[in-house]
This record gives sequence, structure tokens and C-alpha cells, in this order.
Amino acid sequence: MADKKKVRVRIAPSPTGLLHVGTARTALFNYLFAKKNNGDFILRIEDTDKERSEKKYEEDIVESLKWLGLAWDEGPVRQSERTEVYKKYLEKLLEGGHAYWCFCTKDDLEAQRESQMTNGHAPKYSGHCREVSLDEAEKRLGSGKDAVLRFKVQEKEILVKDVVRGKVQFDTSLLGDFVIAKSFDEPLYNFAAVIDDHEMNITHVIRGEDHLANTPKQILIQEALGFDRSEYAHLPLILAPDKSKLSKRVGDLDATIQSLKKHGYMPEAVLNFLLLLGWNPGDEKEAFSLEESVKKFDFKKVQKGGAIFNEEKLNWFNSHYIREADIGRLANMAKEFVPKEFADSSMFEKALEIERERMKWLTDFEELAGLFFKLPDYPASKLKWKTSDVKTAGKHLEKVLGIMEESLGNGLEGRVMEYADAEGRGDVLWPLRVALSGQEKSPGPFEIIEVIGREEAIGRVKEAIKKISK
RNA sequence: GCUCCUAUCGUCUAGUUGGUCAGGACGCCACUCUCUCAAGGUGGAAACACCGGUUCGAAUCCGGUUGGGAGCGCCA
Repeated sequence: MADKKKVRVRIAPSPTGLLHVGTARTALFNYLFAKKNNGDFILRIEDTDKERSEKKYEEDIVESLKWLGLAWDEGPVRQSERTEVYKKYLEKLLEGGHAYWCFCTKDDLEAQRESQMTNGHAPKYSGHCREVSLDEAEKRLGSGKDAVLRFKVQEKEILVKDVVRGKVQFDTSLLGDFVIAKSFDEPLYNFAAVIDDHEMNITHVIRGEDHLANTPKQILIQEALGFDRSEYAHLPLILAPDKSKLSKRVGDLDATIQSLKKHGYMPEAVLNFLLLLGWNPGDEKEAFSLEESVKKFDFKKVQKGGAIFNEEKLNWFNSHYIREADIGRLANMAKEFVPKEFADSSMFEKALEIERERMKWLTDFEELAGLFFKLPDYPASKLKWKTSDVKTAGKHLEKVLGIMEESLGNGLEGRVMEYADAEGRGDVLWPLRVALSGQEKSPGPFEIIEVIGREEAIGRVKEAIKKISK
């Protein structure tokens, strides 16, 4: 049958920290590839390390992925709940002579590693326990000796066909017998990942380049177990501005999704930014919704070199999406970042609509929009237009006040503008706007009136006139 | 040290089979719009790491050099 296997990919983070932006991008590319091919995207929690894994981090992974909108089709599957599965294969490997018990102590291994390094060799396990027979090993185990399971590495050349990198060759004689489990109940990453990818019918392993060196080890295990080899795609790394692997912080941001969320970034901005880090659509379009990305995505356009995390560009995407977003949706997101009295106010959405084009982050709203809710205190001198004086400002304000009091319904803006055009826009509009906002920089006077209402506006103008006459 | 990966503006990148004023975006600068700010519009500065080859012609093909990164765990 020539039927192609259904595409199945996975994102497999370990819950040892908050979801990293690098992991998020890997998740995105997995998601895009899966959806593009009508395949499945699976979430697998790699929590075999009991000491370092924490439930709260798993929760963060789930929450962050949801926030980004990267919906998975299966999972979360936890490796910690699959020890029986791994045990079965561990036994099989042991029986087949592909693995053996190793009784070497950590100290011995450490000393070995160091001497190898100083002698200019790649650190590699000596194979010391390789010849210990299974009977003998079990005897020692029975007498309470500590041991780990090592994989017997067959020395050979392995050619990996990587979707983004092309052919990559490895010499496994450099590897040394690596540890695949601390015990029957404690499998380690390279082993557990292979078992799961097989059992879950993963067709394409899409992951960060930092895993490239693990690939030959995993292929060796696959071969020993008679598994099919999956397709591999190793994504370039996201780099910090100093070109090192992006680990902890970028500016005052943590390199985690949670940190981005807290700083007032929109999920679509983060996604769009991550999408263009190491991938390009082949044309000059830059703004992509998740749906559009799915249609456009292609591994041929994935970059090979690492990409620096450019905060400025992320910021640009963010302000772009703040301006573009559906106002109701934006309001919902912005509510988390403003005082309750703002969020509950009937002015909230109108104010947001006006201030959104000035916002770089959702967190900007509170400061920008404060003037709507409470007129800031300001000195009378601020009402003076640059080519004029305070007294003239007062005169114009009196006149505008008159117009405002007369214009009950519409027509206010037209009439004020008519007056302003006659008297000089700056002379009229500047004092008006400062009277309404109390600030040198603000939205236009009519926008402010639209938000705070005519009555409040009249009050503020009267206050300005009072300030001047004092 | 060893193995692997990688190399176009400051940054993200376009550049299918060699011929482009080396294109776009972010950022930066100028101008413009404008009562201010922001947004918008227009324009500008800004790159093929280096050295050799192959060729009439190389960012593109080949070789080397240098730089950068990752990995080398009883972490993932």
C-alpha cells in the first residue's frame, strides 16, 4: 500500500522551568507542520527526572501553550506515568545484548572524563563493565550494588537526513556506551524519547539544534529495537543579543512565555515574531495570523543559522497587533493590566480605542489613559501655546467654552475648528487640549471629549480658565 | 580539547539553474502630515567574513582560513 503515514509530531518539554521562548518556537513549528499536513500535534511531558520536574512547571507549559493558541491534539502524555512501558523495552535491550549493567562509580567516571579531556580526547565511557555477564550483574545487583543501564554502542557511521540541514554524518565510535536508565524504573531522556516516539507513532521529530548530537544515540536505540527511523528536523537556536544560546534574560525580560505575557505582549505578536525567527515566507509579507502561517509554512524556508532574539522587532509586532486587534478582545486582554476602576468604567473601551495606537505594551494603557479618569494637576503656564501667552489662551478658552455650552449634540468639533482656523489652530487647540488632558502630550481634544463626555469637558475647561485668572 | 552545526545591512531575512542599482522588515536619521504625542506617508545611511581558484562574469560553484554557536551528564 502506498498510503502515506499520517503526520504526527510532538512537543516534548521537560517541566523543570517555565516554558522557554525557544521551546515555544519549536512548538510553533511542530504545530505548523502538523496542521499543514493534516497531522496530529502531541504534547508530551518529559518528566523522567523526578528531582527536577515540578507540577507547577507542567501547569505553566500547558497554560503558556494555550495562551499562544497552539492547541494540541493529544496529551499531555507524561513519561512519569509510563515506567512500565520503558521497563519492557529495557528488558528487551538487556536480553538482546544491546545493554548492560554498569557498576562504575560517579567519581571514577568523573576522573576518567577529566583525564580524557586534558589529553585531547573526546570524553567517552571506557566500556569497563561491558564484559560483566548478565548473571554476574544480577548477582551483584542482588547483593545491593548500585548500577545503571548502559547502551552498547556499535561503532559505525550514521548518516542522518535532516530536513533543514541535509545530510549530517556521525561516527558513533566517538560516543561511548551511554546510560539509558538509572534503573528499570528510572529511564533517561535519550531512551525514553525513542520509546515514546515509536509508541506514539511520531513521524517527524522537530526540535532544537541542541538535540542534533543526541540523534545518533537515538537512532542506535531505534535500530537495536527494530523501530522505524523518524524524519528529523533540527531548528536553529534562538540566540541572546551576545549570540550565546538564549537562556535566561533578554533586557528586562525572562526568556519565558510567562514573562512575555506579564510584560503586556499579545500572543499573536509573540507567535508572529517567533515565526519569522528562522523562517521566512518567501515573499515580503511580514504579518501572519496563525492560520495564514499554517498555509504558508514550509521547511524549505527554515534557516540554518541561529537567530538573535530582537526585542525591538517583537515590540513592533506587539504595537502592530495592539492596533489591529478586535477591540473587544483587546479590552479583555488589557483589563488584566489596569486598575479595576478603569476596567469597570464605561469609558474603558472608548479610551482604549483612542490610546491603542500609542501603546507598545498592554501595560502602557494605565499611564496613557489616566487623564481620562482623573485630570492631572498642571500649572497654568502649560496652557500657553508656543507663539502666544497665557492670557490669550484664556481668551480662546472662554470662547471655546461658549461654543461647547451651546453645542448640545453634534457640530461641536466643526464649530470649534471653524474658530480655530480663524484664530490659529495652535492658539486655540493647544490650550484646549491641555485644559482637557493636563498634559503636553495627549490625544486630540475632540477624542478626549468623546471619551469623557461634554459635561466633564466643560468642567475641565472652566478649571483651566480659573487657573489662568488666578 | 574533541565532534557536529553555521556565516548577506546593527538585527530578522530575500537572493530556485552564476549576469540584481544585492530586495524587504525592525531599529536609526531626515522630510512630510499635524495644536502635542502616537500612527501614517516619502526619502536616506547601512551587508555579501577573508584568501585563493573555476568562469567572459561569483553573494551564488570548489578549496582553504577565520569567526560564531551547540554538544561532549546517572539533565532534557
